[in-house]
Amino acid sequence: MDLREIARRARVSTATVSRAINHVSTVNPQLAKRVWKVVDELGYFPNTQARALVSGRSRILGLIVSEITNPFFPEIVQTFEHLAVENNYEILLTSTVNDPKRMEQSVRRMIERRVEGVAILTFGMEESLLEHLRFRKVPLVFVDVGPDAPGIVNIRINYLNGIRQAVQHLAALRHTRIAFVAGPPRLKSALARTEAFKTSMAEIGLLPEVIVTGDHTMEGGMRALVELLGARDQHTAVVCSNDMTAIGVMREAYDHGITIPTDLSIVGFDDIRLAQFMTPPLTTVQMSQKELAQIAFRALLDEVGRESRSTQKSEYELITSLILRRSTAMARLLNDAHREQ
Amino acid sequence: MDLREIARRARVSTATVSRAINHVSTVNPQLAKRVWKVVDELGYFPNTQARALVSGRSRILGLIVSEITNPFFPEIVQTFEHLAVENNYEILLTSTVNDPKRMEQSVRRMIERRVEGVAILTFGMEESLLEHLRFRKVPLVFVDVGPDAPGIVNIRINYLNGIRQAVQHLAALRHTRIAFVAGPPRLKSALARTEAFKTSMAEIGLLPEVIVTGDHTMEGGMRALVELLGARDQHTAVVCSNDMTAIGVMREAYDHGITIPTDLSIVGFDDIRLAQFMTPPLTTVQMSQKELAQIAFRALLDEVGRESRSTQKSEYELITSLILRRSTAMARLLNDAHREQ
DNA sequence: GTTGACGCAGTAAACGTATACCCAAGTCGT
DNA sequence: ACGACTTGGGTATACGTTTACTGCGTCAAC
Repeated sequence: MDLREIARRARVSTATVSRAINHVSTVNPQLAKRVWKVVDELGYFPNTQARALVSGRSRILGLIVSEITNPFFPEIVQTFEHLAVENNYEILLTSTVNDPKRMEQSVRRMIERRVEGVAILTFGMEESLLEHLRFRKVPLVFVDVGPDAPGIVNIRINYLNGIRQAVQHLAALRHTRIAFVAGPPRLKSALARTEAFKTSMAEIGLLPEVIVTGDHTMEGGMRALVELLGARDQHTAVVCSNDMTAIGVMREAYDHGITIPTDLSIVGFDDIRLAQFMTPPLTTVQMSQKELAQIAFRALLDEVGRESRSTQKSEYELITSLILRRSTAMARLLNDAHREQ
Repeated sequence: MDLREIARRARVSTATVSRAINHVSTVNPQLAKRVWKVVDELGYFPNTQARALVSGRSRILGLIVSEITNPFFPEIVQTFEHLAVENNYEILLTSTVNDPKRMEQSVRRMIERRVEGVAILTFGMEESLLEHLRFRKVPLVFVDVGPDAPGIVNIRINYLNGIRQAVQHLAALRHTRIAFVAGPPRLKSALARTEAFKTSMAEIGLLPEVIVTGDHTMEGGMRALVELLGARDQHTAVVCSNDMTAIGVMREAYDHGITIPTDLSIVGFDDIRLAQFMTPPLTTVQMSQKELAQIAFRALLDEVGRESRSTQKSEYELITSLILRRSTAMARLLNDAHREQ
């Protein structure tokens, strides 16, 4: 059941059918109606691949994330998909799970399907892989961590704002020994958070010496708290590089009979939806996934639409800010007393 | 950069290039090597839409879920994608968010892209929509809730096994007043869970009178506990139709100063990954998402490969079973005493 | 009444690939 | 040595669209 079939039944040429379907104005309304009638009767849907072939536009956008199972991403994927559909695009979703082989596959799949652009929300893609994409002039949108090259738009994230608020919030609660559970160092975005923490601490004259490295997973958060508990200096608060880590910390705290927030204050980062449903609800730095997805999509769409010669570079930034919930409380004086003796 | 370009540079015909690329055996190794050399040099990747057009096979599988942001699904999506890629398929992911308009869009997108088959993990699709797919003889795999029609394979889920274990576990802990937070009644899968609960209770002579209706969300879980607390009969345990609900219940319990599991035992359903990271870790009925995805994918692939005339129907079943963690404890005698006076 | 302009539908050529068919050259049996 | 296979590469068509071009008819202006 193809265009020709419709044409035959409506007693017009395929060109007319095509024009009618695509609402090209030059077609006689009378004829158009006849065409649409047949189309509806037969339940005809145009073949996208044929369209893509002749038009040179696949109407597919690539979306590369590191792991769909990371609760940070589904919200992004969902928003991205909604927007894509609204704009008559399909999305090709790919997850790298930090596996070089899968990263390569990702890129190949994108190219084979001739995506018109790709948004990259994973980190540690090799330059050589991206070269394939750039060589084909596929518009690329990175969030936060892309190389600084022409034809690549980067969405910058202002980590400092939110983390500074978090640190100052804890300081106001009389916390002085504030630990930080960092993310994996190979992630630029994780490093940036760590830096923001150090900066924020320094600003108010606190020493950020208690920094332990996690891996942005819940298990990592659990391990991190164990490590923290083993440290000499007792801390009264810990801020985590992401919410998953914070959840792990809370979970491990539970095992040790440490009550949140009375014994230990915790601040997360990302504000994944789950954060507000933890017990206690997690105070965290919000980095709106929805907003992020919207910005990324808009940037990508702009880039796809942009004529290749105009090389004016667009700037996008996402602000983070603290969301107060109930995983933080006044530092226990008892702890301070303990240290002072 | 297309096949012809390669052919020109390798001084062979396009047919030979095509054959070389597709590893058709009849091509001279010598020539094949020459072709591959050029292919690698130019970084050529075949155009999938052209392939699809001529071969009549899109190499795309549809996957319809209700909401990607529901933590139940990402694991499934991930597994499904892995398997798809391994088998040289792409997946077209669609979420209906229970919106009739989006459901219709879903189906249209699937058809327009000419998917070779679709797995449906959402509920409440209208018959008329599916008719489009069935009309085109697109293989359909439903999990748990599909219509019983030829050409449709259904993956059945054995809810009773896991729920019975849960109820018996609670009974062994001396719970007699066990509440159930049901899912939305329009979901067949939710109804099936409720039925399984009733059956299990009846089997051991308990009355399942305390049934309150949630909606499979965390907010729904919170509301459910409020409702439960308002009920005359004090319950000592609650089993939830899914983990999200259970998380909501735990969250609300926290607000009321109710300690889990000492004051109240909770059992979830699904065993989403998060369950083990709750505080306390959630005892729940496992319905392996990974296994489910594997079964669904295998079923779909079989169906796609099957010659249309062979109509032998395959049966698939997924067993559920209880995972003991720490959200359940011995019923407080105090409660029993209270009721007895 | 002729001409030019314009509105609209039809014809046909692409898009990039796979493959049925054909044909040349080599191999083997007799 | 000659025909019958076999081997393997080339030619050309088809897949389902879009769209440039063509051409027919109508209408207004002179």
